[in-house]
Amino acid sequence: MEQILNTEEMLFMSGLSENGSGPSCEKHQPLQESELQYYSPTSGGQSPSSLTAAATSVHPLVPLLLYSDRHIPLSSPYSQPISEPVARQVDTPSWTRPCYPGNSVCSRQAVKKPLNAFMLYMKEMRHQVLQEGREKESSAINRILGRKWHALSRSEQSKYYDLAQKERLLHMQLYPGWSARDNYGKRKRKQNQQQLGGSPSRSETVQNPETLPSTSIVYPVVVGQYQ
DNA sequence: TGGCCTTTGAAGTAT
DNA sequence: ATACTTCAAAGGCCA
Repeated sequence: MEQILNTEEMLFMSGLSENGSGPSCEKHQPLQESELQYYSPTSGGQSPSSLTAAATSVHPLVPLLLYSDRHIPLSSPYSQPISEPVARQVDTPSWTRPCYPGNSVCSRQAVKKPLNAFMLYMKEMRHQVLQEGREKESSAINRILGRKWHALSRSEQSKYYDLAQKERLLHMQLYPGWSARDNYGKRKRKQNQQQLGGSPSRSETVQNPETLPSTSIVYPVVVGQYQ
């Protein structure tokens, strides 16, 4: 199965219209618990009969990224009724421009990496592990989720691979030109420092974006490559 | 308060 | 082409 997402579809997913008027106003409120359940990947994309994607005019994948707190702070136009100036800001093609009302600086580092398939799986299943288990520490929970991930069937995993693929496409649409390299150097690798005797790690030698040639990122556009 | 731990996958970088 | 490194999330823990 191959599915190419065109610009129109991605704009629909993001809630952005072709004329850049931004997401429809009624979709700016934070999702309720029931709505989050509706968007659950493990539900197989099936929606309650009273709440369909068509009825809400929102693509089931939109909350994964657009309504994610990673991308949409409370102060963002996505979480508030949209206004004309805000709509114009949303319309700006570059994520390097001011994004949110009251946020004078919309730095590149505010944009985080899109979640991969396993991260999406963890985000959804974490609370379940918390409820059923004795573990509280994230590291222990993540070990459990890693085992659960491997126990999933190929078709079950493919749902998350597809979601991750669409997250990347939507991310690319929202932040054209963004690179994961922009967030490099935010953490330090103690292990590397120990191994290299205190010398900077390989990545640390290239942390300054100003000294690097700009590279264009190429996002895969074929959905279902893992199936 | 900030970094570590722990997982997988994507992407960037080095060789 | 291959191997290595970093970062995404999460929250308890520790220096």
